[in-house]
Amino acid sequence: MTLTEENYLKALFHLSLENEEVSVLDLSKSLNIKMPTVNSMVKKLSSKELISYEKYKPLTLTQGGKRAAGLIIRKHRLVEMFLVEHLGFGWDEVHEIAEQIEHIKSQRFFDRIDQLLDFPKVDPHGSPIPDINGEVAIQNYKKLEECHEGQQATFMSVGSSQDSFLKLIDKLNLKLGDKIKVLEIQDFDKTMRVLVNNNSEQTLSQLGATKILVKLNV
Amino acid sequence: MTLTEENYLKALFHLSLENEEVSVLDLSKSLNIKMPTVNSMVKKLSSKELISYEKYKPLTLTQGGKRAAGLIIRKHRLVEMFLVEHLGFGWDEVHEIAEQIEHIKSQRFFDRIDQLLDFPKVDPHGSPIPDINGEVAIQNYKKLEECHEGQQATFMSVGSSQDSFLKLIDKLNLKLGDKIKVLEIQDFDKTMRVLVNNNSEQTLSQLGATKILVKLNV
DNA sequence: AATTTTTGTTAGACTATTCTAACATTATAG
DNA sequence: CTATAATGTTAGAATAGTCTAACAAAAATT
Ligand SMILES: [Mn+2]
Ligand SMILES: [Mn+2]
Ligand SMILES: [Mn+2]
Ligand SMILES: [Mn+2]
Repeated sequence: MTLTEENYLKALFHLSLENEEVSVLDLSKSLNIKMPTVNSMVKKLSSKELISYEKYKPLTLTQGGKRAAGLIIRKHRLVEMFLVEHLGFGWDEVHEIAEQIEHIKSQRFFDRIDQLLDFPKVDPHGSPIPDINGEVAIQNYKKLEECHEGQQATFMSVGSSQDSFLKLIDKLNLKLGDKIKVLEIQDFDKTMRVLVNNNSEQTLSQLGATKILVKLNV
Repeated sequence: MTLTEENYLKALFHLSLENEEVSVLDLSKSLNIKMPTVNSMVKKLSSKELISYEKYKPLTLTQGGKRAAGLIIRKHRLVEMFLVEHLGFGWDEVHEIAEQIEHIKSQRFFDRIDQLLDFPKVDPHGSPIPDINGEVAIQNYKKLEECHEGQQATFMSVGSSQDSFLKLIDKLNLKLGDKIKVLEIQDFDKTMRVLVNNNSEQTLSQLGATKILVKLNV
């Protein structure tokens, strides 16, 4: 499989998680590639039985396509983790590099990284690292936005890897695993005042709170 | 610059070190790409002022081409070193992976690896790592083959990265930095009996001794 | 139900990299 | 110094991946 094909599969995989149905237009937008190009690549991947394609119908990955995509995402996330843990990169700097290294052809290379990291289950953004069969564990975290005043939760994952969002989280001194207690929610604009790890008070916009994924503490 | 262009420059660089003059045929053989293809790529790189090209004349790198090639080789060798030192690869396993990773677009990535390795000067095969300007230090080591009976030398570099050769060196338990004393050279076939680090005796064929590069001990 | 908008497809073209076949030049060997 | 061999070049075609322009189908609006 070529780097290009791999990127199409990965994009379709991600879109399929976010949306009920995925169109050629969706894929086109997500890859920043014009529709006719996507159309022909989809046909090609369909002929390789990685994508199920019927004219004018939504796109889906075949079993094989899902597995292939999962394995690429596995490599991507292992690399991101490695870049943060061993090369000292910030979590806002690793995506672009991982986007390239995920295409390296060497099973062994990724196995070693996995081993060096002691077989991590999540990447630096809290996203699950698919297993050796490309299988992705389903996380069902809650958006912090959905929490009520007084509730306590643990910060498990980010809902966006946008640079500006990650940098904001850094600035608020929030880290995965932190305990977040909702102190107050403004009626007017849903702005949240929260207590982090029982010691630092922070304010979050509603949009920000949407992208902070948490597990409620019992 | 594309991966393909980078590989052409690198190949020409290496050939230029080994031979007085480099022909289109040499480059073609070394890249395993047919001559007409090489011919057109050479023209393209010439138009980018990376290669000096005149019809029917030997090929040379321009100043810029040399620098570009040096920088790619720098990345290649840093990666090889990293793979050996931090991911536990054998020196016979790293070339293929480095061949891919050398094309990753991220200055910072290679800077971090350089730092993590504490700015190494040589790769796992004893070859010099070009500096940040692509400048390669010239090593002038002697072939062990040229040493006389009784001489002592230090194993500095290998003259071949062929898998079978590297594996042989491993089997003989020879490592870069080892002290080698020439005990005896057979008149008949130039086979060498040597003493390694004053404790293990080994036998080397003439061909083998040609590929072991050493610095004479005074 | 007819019209408009959105989405999808086809056709044709372009660049990058590669190839084979044919021809040209240079080098080598009588 | 010619004939042959080796090397180099040109021409033309193929594949992968991309694009624009034009047309077609499906969905959304009157
Ligand atoms: Mn990422
Ligand atoms: Mn990618
Ligand atoms: Mn190498
Ligand atoms: Mn390479």
